[in-house]
Amino acid sequence: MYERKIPELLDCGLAVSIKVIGGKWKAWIIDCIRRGVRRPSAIHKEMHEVAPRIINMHLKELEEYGLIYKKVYAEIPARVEYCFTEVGYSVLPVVDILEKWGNEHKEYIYQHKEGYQADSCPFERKTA
Amino acid sequence: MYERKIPELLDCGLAVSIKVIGGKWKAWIIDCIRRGVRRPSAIHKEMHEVAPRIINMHLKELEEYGLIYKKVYAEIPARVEYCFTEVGYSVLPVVDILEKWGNEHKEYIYQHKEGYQADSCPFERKTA
DNA sequence: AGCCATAGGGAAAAAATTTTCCCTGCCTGC
DNA sequence: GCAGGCAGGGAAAATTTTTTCCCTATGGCT
Repeated sequence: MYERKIPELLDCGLAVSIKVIGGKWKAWIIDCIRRGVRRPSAIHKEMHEVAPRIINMHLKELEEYGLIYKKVYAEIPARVEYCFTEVGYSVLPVVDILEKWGNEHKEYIYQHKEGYQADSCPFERKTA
Repeated sequence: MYERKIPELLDCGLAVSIKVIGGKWKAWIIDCIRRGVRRPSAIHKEMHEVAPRIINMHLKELEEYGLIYKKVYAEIPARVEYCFTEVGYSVLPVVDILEKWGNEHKEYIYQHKEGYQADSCPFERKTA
């Protein structure tokens, strides 16, 4: 296990939210589960560009935070499903809003970054 | 300059949003500017636990994305202020929502992570 | 000449995250 | 036997992000 060297400040709401859904793939995993893709192997197939190991790690993290919980069916072969807790459901609108804002502004951000030079500015410039 | 080895997928709204406000301190910087703390040195003082270098880098990134822009006053000593663009203003409600969600659930997440064991679960357990 | 403030960046170290590789175990089917 | 699917993790490498250290330049003050 990896041990942090610098303590996190989790008393701030912003930090908590970023921590929970800020991982590279966590929001996608949340989206998978929401769409009914609940089994690890199924999620792995959906996100074929991501290594299963990482998805497992993110799933575990989300489980630790209490956003999802694990149902282990006593079937053969082993069958596992991840479902949202109450708090897990409460994060869905937040994910939606992020998704929405990103989609509405991605072209702007793209183009701005393309055309960006240290001395160009969309508004006033070097006020005299 | 650092060059990425793995290209980013910025066609997804979620990725864009996380990229823009997901940095370790970017949301705080945005909050500073919103509260009227617009000069680099002033932001540095507000965020005294963060190295100025990082704040400068984040500011530059936010400027590249077109969320903020730089006003350079021809004064002595040099005077710089960062202000929101239209798109910058549009991200404020998103930040608010993250902050709000985090504050509402941080205790839960805290406690859950504390008491977490691989085989405890707040709901059903190991469905037969 | 010092030292203060302003704004800013290069280089490298440190830390954190992500990724790859390979292993455990169970069972099914061939 | 061997191969496949299932769920999962340890160790180390690779990548990315964050941090520290030190530098640029301007001008004011003593």
